Amino acid sequence: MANDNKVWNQNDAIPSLVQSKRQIERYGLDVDAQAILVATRLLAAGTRLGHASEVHFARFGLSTGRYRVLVELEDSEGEALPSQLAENLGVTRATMTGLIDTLERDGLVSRRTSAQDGRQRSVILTEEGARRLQAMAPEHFARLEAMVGLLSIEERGVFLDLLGRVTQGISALTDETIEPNKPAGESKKKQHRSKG
Amino acid sequence: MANDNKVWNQNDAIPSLVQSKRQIERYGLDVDAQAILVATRLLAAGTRLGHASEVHFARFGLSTGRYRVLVELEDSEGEALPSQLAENLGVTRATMTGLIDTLERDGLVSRRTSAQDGRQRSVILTEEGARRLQAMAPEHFARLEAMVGLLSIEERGVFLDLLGRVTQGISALTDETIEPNKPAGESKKKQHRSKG
DNA sequence: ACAAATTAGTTAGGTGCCATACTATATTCA
DNA sequence: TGAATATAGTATGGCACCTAACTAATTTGT
Repeated sequence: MANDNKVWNQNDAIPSLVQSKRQIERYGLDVDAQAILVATRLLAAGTRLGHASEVHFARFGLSTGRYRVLVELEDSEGEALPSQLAENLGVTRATMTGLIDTLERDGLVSRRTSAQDGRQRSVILTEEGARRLQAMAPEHFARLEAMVGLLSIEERGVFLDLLGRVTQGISALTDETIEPNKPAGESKKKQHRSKG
Repeated sequence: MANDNKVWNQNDAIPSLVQSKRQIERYGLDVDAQAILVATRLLAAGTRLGHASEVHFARFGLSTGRYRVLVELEDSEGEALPSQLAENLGVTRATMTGLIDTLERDGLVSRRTSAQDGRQRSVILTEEGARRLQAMAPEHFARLEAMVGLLSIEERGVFLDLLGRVTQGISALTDETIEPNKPAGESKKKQHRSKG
């Protein structure tokens, strides 16, 4: 039995400043190595976050997406349209169909054809779905709290601010063209809190 | 032609403090809403980061993983073993096989059977693979730099520090049991969460 | 009224990554 | 020496999410 199951050895895959500098020098580019380091670490963290999230929700028989559907339903008095859910969760309607399929198979939601509009099939949170949410809540939130437990209260506030701006910056990766994203001028950071 | 393809509307799917509080109150839990907000925003950011990264590398005919393989090869003088690559990138050997398959199909790497050990098939960065890396470097690094462009130099340092600790905290999601991660320095945090 | 356009949801097919189980080649040691 | 074991790499099948194309129902325009 070669038990070589690797359970995410978090020591590897953390990019170093040396690596960033080496890459930049190799091609003689004019970019800031520190900025590249931050960006690269961020991407690595994103990968790990996504993976960890799936592992976490799998404990409760869910995936990240399916959990979010259940929560969204709970916040909508137990009923919502697939298109609403897709919109609120930021996934496509096709993806939402798949999420609902699995949730329905597991008995956590059910579908009902609308009387008003024959195209609509609203999604309903079942008793068991609500129970599942309730059952997982203590552990779920305790783990979330533990995740940021290495930050003090004040640091959490700072991190929220910085993360917010970095999150805005993600679009620099997906935009058609590169727009230089200046650091809020010479003054201080502010505004940009679009919604809450 | 209902062109309702959504190209990641970054306004949605950002969790609010109100949502966090509501969820916590619903189940009468004893957790800090601010901490939950940070954790939730972080997970959302992770999802977006992963997605954006794939979009970004797709521009160059690569994926996140395949790009990392090429870079790792470049850092290893153009040759490495699949198991080494898997180890360094933090993916399974099975995943590495798939990554190499695609890279080989695209002519960016080639495989060569080892003379020493018949089980080994080392991976070699081809000329075209090196050219691809060189060609994409300017835009790639410019976009990475732009991603963190909303942060000042000092803020980047702070963010690196906080991100490092939060990244450590990710294991709180994947660990078997919950261990209450306290900020360095504080010896007691009066945390009465005896989940079993 | 009725064809054209829009909308809701689904199906089909693709990518990225993973875990499990397998093949083939060393290595160990009784 | 030869059976048991470990190791390198791969095949298989799964999940999450995507885009594009499709079906069915509703609205719109003349």
